[in-house]
Amino acid sequence: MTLDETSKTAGISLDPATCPVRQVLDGVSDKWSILVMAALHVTPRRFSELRRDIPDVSQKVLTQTLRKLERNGLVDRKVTPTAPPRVDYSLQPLGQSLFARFSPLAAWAIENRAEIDAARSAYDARS
Amino acid sequence: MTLDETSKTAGISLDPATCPVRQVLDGVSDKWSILVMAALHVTPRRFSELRRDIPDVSQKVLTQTLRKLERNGLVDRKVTPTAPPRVDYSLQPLGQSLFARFSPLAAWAIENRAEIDAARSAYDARS
DNA sequence: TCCATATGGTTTCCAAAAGATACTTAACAC
DNA sequence: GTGTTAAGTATCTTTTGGAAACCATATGGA
Repeated sequence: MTLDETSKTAGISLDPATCPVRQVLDGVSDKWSILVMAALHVTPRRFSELRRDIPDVSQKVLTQTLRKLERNGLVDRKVTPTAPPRVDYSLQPLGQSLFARFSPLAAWAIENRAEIDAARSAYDARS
Repeated sequence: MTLDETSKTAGISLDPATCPVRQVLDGVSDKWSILVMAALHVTPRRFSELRRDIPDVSQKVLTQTLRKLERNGLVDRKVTPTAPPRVDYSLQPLGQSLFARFSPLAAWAIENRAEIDAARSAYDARS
């Protein structure tokens, strides 16, 4: 960011590094984070249970997703060093409260799905 | 998705294609969409005004971002075929209503920034 | 005993997508 | 010619995700 941190015409912060919405979304806007949170929101789960619930995610990416959620304090990871190892994941209070903020978004999506589809069809027809 | 569309253990839809939150986020979770909507939320703007307001975005990517927002019915693009050409962008009602849904998210981010930072520091210290 | 299977990963390789950078276009005003 | 406006194009790099192999441990079955 080479220019001012605030817009001269409107006074809003337009630096991605200080945009609070972006900071939240960067933590969860990958392909699987929200689905993982949705699964854990219902009940805590083991790693292999998550894999069965979300069959399209690869082992590696599920691990990465969980690590990221854990690092941001949204998910708790508890290792029971038995053999074979047992790892339980659960939503932290912070994760619960964030996940709750997505309900209005989901409601909006369901309400406005038709309108979005119509806009897309109209746009595609124009070009 | 090769297995069931619904989780057997919890009954939640875990197909990315049918997750309403994902459908919304896929439309706006790129690097610039939200900032563009924030700028247009304040007041309609011309292309070059947006470029000045968000100096880090390249011409090409700003064009792509605006096209995507327009296609989804969130942003209106009005061309005045003068010379040099004039193009005005504004938030459609659909875009206004979606943008409003991000306010709770922004509030959450500001409220919990400290806790997230603490979680990250703790995680990084452990490893 | 040998083999398969489950667990929770890690590692390597690869493809697709996103974004950055630079160059080009085309109209007009000066 | 130079500058301004709103793009389009071409190429490169970075990021992201997926596929498959590997590992260590332990259990269950033939």
